[in-house]
Amino acid sequence: MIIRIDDYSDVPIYQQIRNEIINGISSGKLKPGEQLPTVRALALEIGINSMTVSKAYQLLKQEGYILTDRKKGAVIREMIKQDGKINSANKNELKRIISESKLAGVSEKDFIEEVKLLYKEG
Amino acid sequence: MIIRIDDYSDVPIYQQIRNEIINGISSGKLKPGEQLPTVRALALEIGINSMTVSKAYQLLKQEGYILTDRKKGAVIREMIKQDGKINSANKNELKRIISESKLAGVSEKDFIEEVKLLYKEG
Amino acid sequence: MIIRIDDYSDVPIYQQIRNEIINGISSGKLKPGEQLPTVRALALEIGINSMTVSKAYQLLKQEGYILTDRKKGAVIREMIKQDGKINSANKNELKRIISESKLAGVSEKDFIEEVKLLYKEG
Amino acid sequence: MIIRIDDYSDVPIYQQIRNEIINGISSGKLKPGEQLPTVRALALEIGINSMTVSKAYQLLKQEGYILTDRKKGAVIREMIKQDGKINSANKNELKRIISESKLAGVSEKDFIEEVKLLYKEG
DNA sequence: GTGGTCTAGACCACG
DNA sequence: GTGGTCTAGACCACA
Repeated sequence: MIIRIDDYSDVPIYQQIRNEIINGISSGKLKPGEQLPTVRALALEIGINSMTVSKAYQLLKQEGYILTDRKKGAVIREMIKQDGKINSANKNELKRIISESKLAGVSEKDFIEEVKLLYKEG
Repeated sequence: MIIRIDDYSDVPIYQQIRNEIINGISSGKLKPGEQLPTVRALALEIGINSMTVSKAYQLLKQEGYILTDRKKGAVIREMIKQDGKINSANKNELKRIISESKLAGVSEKDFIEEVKLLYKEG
Repeated sequence: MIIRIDDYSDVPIYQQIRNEIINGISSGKLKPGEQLPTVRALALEIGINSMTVSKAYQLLKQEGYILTDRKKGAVIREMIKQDGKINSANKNELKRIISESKLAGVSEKDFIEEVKLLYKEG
Repeated sequence: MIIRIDDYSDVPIYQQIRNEIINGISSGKLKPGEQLPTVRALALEIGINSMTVSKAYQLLKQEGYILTDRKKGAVIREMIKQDGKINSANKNELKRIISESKLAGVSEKDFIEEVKLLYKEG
């Protein structure tokens, strides 16, 4: 699993790491129980400060995606909390994206096509 | 058209204003040719500095959603540029939202229902 | 000679009027000695304040393009001052335009083609 | 790379900064990947408020000329978007400049010479 | 009246 | 250290 960081993105690096890992889990590239690289290893690999990786892991832990085990380090959680709902922050974002897309002339049909594609991919 | 600001959001105020206005246009609450409140009036109404409103208007202008007229102030553009595509930043966001939603146990069907709802609403 | 005004342009209206008239002279649509509409008539035609038209005429007079005659009103000057040089403000602008065009990948050849075209047109 | 500001110009300071930097890139004085001075440093150097420099940098960023890196500050973009066309605002300006130059007695040949010179210089 | 620009100073998140 | 955001108040050109 390779994590790609865009130094020039407006999204903070620790969030980018978080997003990539969530995407990895969602797409099946990272499996429940699987170990994540250590903070230090990942920091070295990406070439960033380990504080930043640590921040990403803490966020993922707090959100319930991973567990930190004294022996194994960080591992993907077996049972991720599922309530079957789109969380409210994401719903707001989705609303914004749809508003903008509508104004850009994207049809509902095309938008749904894109959603289906992304659901398959990851 | 009421613009609501969340003081505790980490989204900058000028972005929130921008988003609300885009949402208003998309949902039909703001019609092409319609006048927006003046910079000063809106600033007073929301209780923020007028520079912040001005920043929002300039962003909207630059993005092609509104025009500024020396007499009438800011007005919604009649023809908003449409390329029929979801812009790439939004596509990335959508990808992230779908990954997170999948992990939260949201089915593709439910997600699409939500999209359809938002497409109708706004 | 029709003068078109863009209410939404960043260029002040009085400047737009000035530019249109200069363009008219340059392209031959307005001939030396020809009378311009009165301030009031033009203001009415365009649908703007006559102060604005007056400002445009004053500018044109000051720049040596027109003369104001008590009887005939404003007329295009027979002999417009010619020093055969690009004035320094325009040279600066041209420099900026060329810098931007170069970065946009416009070849020198294409740029010169455009110049030739504009020289023919107006 | 020295940035010169004309306090008496009617061109806003942030635009002057933008223009100087674009000119620097176009002429090769600023190379892709090169770091720009920090917002604060440049503000201090020119003797203006840092908000003004920030505004210039944000404009350049939005126009695709630079990127901002959290560590390195602002850097010149490696790949600047090229569509090979003179943008329409610049085309209008060019038209105006040519009209005025024609009336000032500048021959097409001389104008093109100037263009060639500017193309070489910067 | 309008928007646009600028200042001086503050606070913040990020890394 | 960096850029990003925001404020309170000022001045300006335009119409």
